[in-house]
Amino acid sequence: MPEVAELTPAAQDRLHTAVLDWFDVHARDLPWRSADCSPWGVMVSEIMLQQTPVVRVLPRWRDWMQRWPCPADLAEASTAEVLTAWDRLGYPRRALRLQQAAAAMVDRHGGKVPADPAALRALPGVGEYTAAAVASFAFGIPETVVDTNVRRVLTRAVRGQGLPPKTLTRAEMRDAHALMPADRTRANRWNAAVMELGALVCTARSPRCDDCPLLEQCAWVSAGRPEPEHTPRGQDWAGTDRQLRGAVMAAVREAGRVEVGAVRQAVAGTRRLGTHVPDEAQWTRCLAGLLDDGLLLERDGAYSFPD
DNA sequence: AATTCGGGGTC
DNA sequence: GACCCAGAATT
Repeated sequence: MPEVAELTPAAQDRLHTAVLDWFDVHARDLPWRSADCSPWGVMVSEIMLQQTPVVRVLPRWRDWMQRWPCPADLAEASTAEVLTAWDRLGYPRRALRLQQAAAAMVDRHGGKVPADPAALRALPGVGEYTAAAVASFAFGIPETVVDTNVRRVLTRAVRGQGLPPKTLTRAEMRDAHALMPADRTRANRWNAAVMELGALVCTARSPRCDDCPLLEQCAWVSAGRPEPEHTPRGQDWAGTDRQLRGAVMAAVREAGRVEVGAVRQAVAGTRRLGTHVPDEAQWTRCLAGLLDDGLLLERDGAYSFPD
């Protein structure tokens, strides 16, 4: 099983040059990559982009940055405003955590996004990936950035397999770290470039190998593009708690306030459940969960977004 | 290591 | 319809 340790320095440099040169030409012109984008703008983008495609983030990010240009602005907003602005990006707990992170930055970091990866990692909603990404993209600190795109590119190009393991392994992190260019500026650009390659060319389902700068170096291609050993199980959706929770949130977002006794009708009106009819246990479970998560408030016999 | 947590475009 | 997406937190 090929590993990075087996790549000669010359082979690694060839890898770097191919991807970086490709990035020079094909990088998308995204607003959070602009030279005048603030660290806060980068951080907001990284949170919004968690499990969410770029095209859906773009409009929400623009509105968000215009409304709350720095962490202190978001920290002062009401939860209702924040959840409304989050709109349909999904996983709305991210919005709550982003606001909590903003408050923490006001408290502990003078209202600014910290550059220290450990300080970033300590913020709500910021995991290993996001901490590394903000440090690298916003502050030029060459942390090893490993997201789903990087994992896929390295799994194919270096290890010669079709898809990465289900969960991020130490071996993957070790390989990604070993592959970081020594030069600081180059390393930061490498982080963005590999992600971009995974997003635009080395995609999960139909990779466009003909357009890939690594075609002649790719271990997966030279192995005949073998099928992945494990086909990842897709997430169920119809009938899940996630679907019902989302439908409840949509009903409250659209109406502002929903009588407790009218929740079922209001949610049905959003037409987000398809043919699914939740049973009483699921209604109870989901509503209690939303209240417990702080995504919903029950007051005067009605549900609304928290103040 | 496995689950939970949205939502919609795309194949 | 299944699949995938710049993951994090919890168990």
